[in-house]
Amino acid sequence: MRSNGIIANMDTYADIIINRKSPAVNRVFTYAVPPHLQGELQRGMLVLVPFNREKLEGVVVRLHEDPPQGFTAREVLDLLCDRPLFSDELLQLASWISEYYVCTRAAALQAMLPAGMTLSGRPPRIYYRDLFRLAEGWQQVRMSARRQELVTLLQSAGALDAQQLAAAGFSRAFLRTATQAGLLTVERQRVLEGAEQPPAEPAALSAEQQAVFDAILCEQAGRNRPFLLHGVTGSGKTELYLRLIAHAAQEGRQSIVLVPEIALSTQMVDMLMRRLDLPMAVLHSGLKPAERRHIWQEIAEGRVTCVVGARSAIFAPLPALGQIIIDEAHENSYKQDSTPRFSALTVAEQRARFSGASLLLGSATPSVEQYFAAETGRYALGELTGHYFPAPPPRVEIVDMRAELREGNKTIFSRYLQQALADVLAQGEQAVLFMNRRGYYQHYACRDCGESIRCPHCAVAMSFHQDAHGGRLKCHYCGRSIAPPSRCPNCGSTHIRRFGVGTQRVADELQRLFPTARVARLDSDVTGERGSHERIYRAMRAGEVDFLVGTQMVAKGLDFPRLTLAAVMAADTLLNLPDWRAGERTFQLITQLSGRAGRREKQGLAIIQTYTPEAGPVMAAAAGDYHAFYRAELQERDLHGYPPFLQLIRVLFSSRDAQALAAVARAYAHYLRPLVSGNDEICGPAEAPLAKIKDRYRRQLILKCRDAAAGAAAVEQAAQLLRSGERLPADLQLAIDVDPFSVM
DNA sequence: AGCACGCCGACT
DNA sequence: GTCGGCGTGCTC
Repeated sequence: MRSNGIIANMDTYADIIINRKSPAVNRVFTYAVPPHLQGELQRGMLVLVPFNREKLEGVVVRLHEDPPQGFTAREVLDLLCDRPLFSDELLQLASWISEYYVCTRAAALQAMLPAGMTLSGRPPRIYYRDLFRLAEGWQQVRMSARRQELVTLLQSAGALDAQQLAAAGFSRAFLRTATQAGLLTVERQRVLEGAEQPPAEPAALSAEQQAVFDAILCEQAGRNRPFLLHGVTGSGKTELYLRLIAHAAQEGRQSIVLVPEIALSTQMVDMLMRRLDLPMAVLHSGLKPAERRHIWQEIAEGRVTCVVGARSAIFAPLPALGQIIIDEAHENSYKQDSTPRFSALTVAEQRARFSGASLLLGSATPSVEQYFAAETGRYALGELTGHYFPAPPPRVEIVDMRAELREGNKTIFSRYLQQALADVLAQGEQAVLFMNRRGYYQHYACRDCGESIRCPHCAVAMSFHQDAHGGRLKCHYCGRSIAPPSRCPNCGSTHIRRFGVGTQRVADELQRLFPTARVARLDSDVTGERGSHERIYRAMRAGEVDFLVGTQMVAKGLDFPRLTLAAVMAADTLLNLPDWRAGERTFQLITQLSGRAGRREKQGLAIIQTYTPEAGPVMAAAAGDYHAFYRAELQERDLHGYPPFLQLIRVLFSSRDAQALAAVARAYAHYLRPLVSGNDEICGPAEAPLAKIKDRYRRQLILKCRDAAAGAAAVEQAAQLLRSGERLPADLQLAIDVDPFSVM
């Protein structure tokens, strides 16, 4: 099948990765290629092989003629595909992922294939969606009554796909003969929906946009470093995305656009399709396996110029990738939270390197690591400051809840917020109220000075844990545990107690305060019910809701035209999460949430309630000052040894047997210590923040290292030593997370 | 990870 | 005597 012009390939051996995710078989196995498969078998193909007493799937990673040493190779049984599923570039990427993220190569390969591609058993059914329209010169074709009907239909409809025509009574066979006769032309459907609008005129770039665009092209032509595009919401980042995709397309190269979640991909694709006349595909989890295989194939054959999707779209098999764009690049959803725990950003950087593509990261609130990379020259940087649309930025007000308390207001609503809510209700507008409702993380804080109890060694808030003796405060990083103090160590006040309010309570009290208001709640409790997410958004858009109370979800999602007020109920609950990224997330959330309020004709209002109004991230967000936030946060990270200064690797152990678990985690730390550099720090092992899930106890260890690649190698080696040197509980699970987004 | 082999105790 | 528990060892 090869057409490389050389003699038919006679490779006799194939190195194969077995599709089984056990560390014990995480290596290549060499098989003989039987004569009937010689010349057929190619690198990147999925095959069936005998393995021990079983038949298993495997991926061919190398073909060669080196006879095996010390064993006799068994023969490949069969092909499970008709062309390679993995290009050399993607195989290379899989190897890199398995090393960097400490997972098996099988797991990495599996993550790259969309669900439904591991064709266990039944062969793939090709799924076509062809668009039919009248061919030029159809008048010359011999007519029949049926054909005349078809012509009439297409004259009014323009173009229809096979499904629509089948519904109108035209069979596939009929369409095929009509096409052969020259009556119809077939076009692979290149867009999903809403393609009807003609491409709009390209908007002129502002001077600032033009300057940044030139800088991007200049970087691409030169060092081609990843480019961080820092631009506030509405500053016209997407306009630059469009140009970059078009620019790559002109050079015959394809693009990938990543969005944080599939819900946002529709918006992105609609916008792109309105403006670009290029074949596009959306990869989302709603696709049926057959559709997915079809799209995958189309992409691999180069028929799609731009792929839009969430995290896993970074693996789209575009043959000549030229541009990768990651929108809202600071979002945590780009990190996969199951094995392999990869970050689509890190993978994108690697893939860009392997394929020669350019990488653009867009964000209004870049992570500290990203901005640091730009500042130190690992990334190139472009900043957009101007609002592209003339909407006034929202007014942000900080409310000091300590003062409220002093003045006798013991409710969770400040008087200022109550007034603002009353105004919203009177004007027939809408408000969202944000409350992060992570119930398990109760912290101890002083109502007078606002300080929360922090671990002296880790600089993170300690968490309250109920136990038989009334409860203790624990640090989830180092394991230190103390009795809750009765006086605030900072100011000596006795108004010190644990905090923890959820969305439910906010909604209840809101209803009590405004009995006539229509209050809705949006959090993972509510959205557990299927479709309720959509229902609430619809109700909100239709104006059937006055106040929407919710968790992170309310900060994203779609725009509500009548939304004029956004409130953060307690910024401290974000700030005091026992996590090194807490400050960054607080800044991002306040910035995002306040950006949601307001419309073209009316300035929005954001109210931030807090017990610590002087906290850096809160003040910086209120002032809309990213750089102030960044400077302060960077200093914190440096002081306590967090990214970008040190990289983190988290090792999580879990088992039903608490005693054995503790021993195993300790033993692991012993194996690890001599393997890491003297400058690296091992924190723990300590109880994981979620110390027990479904009867399984969890302990974790955090390695802070200069170099994640070296750290990952050490962590893996220690795991091997542990497995061979210790008696482990049968149910022990060991999960390694390189560059964890957070350590909660 | 599976799956077999193998060496022990509780039944027909 | 055999059925079946799960420790341990191997897979091109």
